[in-house]
Amino acid sequence: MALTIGELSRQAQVKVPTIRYYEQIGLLSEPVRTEGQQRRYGPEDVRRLNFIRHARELGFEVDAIRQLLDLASAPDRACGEVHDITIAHLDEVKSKIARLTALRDELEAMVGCDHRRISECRIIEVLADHGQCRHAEH
Amino acid sequence: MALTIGELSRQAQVKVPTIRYYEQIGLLSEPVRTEGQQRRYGPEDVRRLNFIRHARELGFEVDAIRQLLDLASAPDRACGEVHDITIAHLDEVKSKIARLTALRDELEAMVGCDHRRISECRIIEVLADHGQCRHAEH
DNA sequence: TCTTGAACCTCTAGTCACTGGAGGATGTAG
DNA sequence: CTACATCCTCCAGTGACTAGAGGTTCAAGA
Repeated sequence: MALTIGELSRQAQVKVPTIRYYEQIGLLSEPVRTEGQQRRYGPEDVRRLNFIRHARELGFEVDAIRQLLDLASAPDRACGEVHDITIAHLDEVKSKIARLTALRDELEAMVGCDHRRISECRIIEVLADHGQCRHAEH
Repeated sequence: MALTIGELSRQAQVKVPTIRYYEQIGLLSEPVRTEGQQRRYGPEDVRRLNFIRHARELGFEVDAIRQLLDLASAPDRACGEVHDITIAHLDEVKSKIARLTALRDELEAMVGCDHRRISECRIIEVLADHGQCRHAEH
């Protein structure tokens, strides 16, 4: 039941070059090869790649995923470390949301422009003059 | 009143290498040089760099900033194009907020884990099994 | 005038997570 | 055997910076 890289790609919904990249950076181990040097993967590779893809979709960085994979292969360890990695990531996501929300508010305040000439354009005025922003700090 | 690159950097709150980078990609024009080939900047350069920094802080991409700068230097043109660029950017920001908010919700649902062993860890379980996510699509 | 240290210069490559293309080999179906 | 899809490695690009090497300039102080 050995899979080609294309088959693994389709099963795990991860592109072929990305799979090669993950192997290069050590997230995936080097698979067995055919005589013609083609990669062949097994069910554990599918599972691991699914884990990686899922964690990437949740925005975890590659290094964090590396740690999570290590932890996942040590079932007797306390999961406090997993929790810490996830909480740190959650905090980062919340921080990004707050920043983007403030940014959205700024942009919305700017677009009240009613299509006059640029010499009278509020958007350009605001960009040219930081003092017109409602927030002192971006 | 010619400024060194360090002075410009401090006035506009943009790092020296970043100023050089902006010159390289054409956002800033090449300034006059001293006999010793050091850059010297004037008030218009300060204004332009402030505009750039402000737009970057608002998340506009470099190419969009290039367009905004072009438009800003044509005061008689209609500001519809400025509006379009800003609205497109605003939509992108809203989209990112929505994505991050969904992601935050997923992560929050995952961290109910109460520090047992990894073999029973909900975070690891969810990462290993996509079906446990509350959303079918990330 | 000389010395010293800060700031300047160009060049090159790295960051992060991929992505794309060139040039060639393999595998399978017809 | 042929044709085509898929495989391979290698190299470089993406976007917006960032860092460091090795050398030059400038200005203040002695």
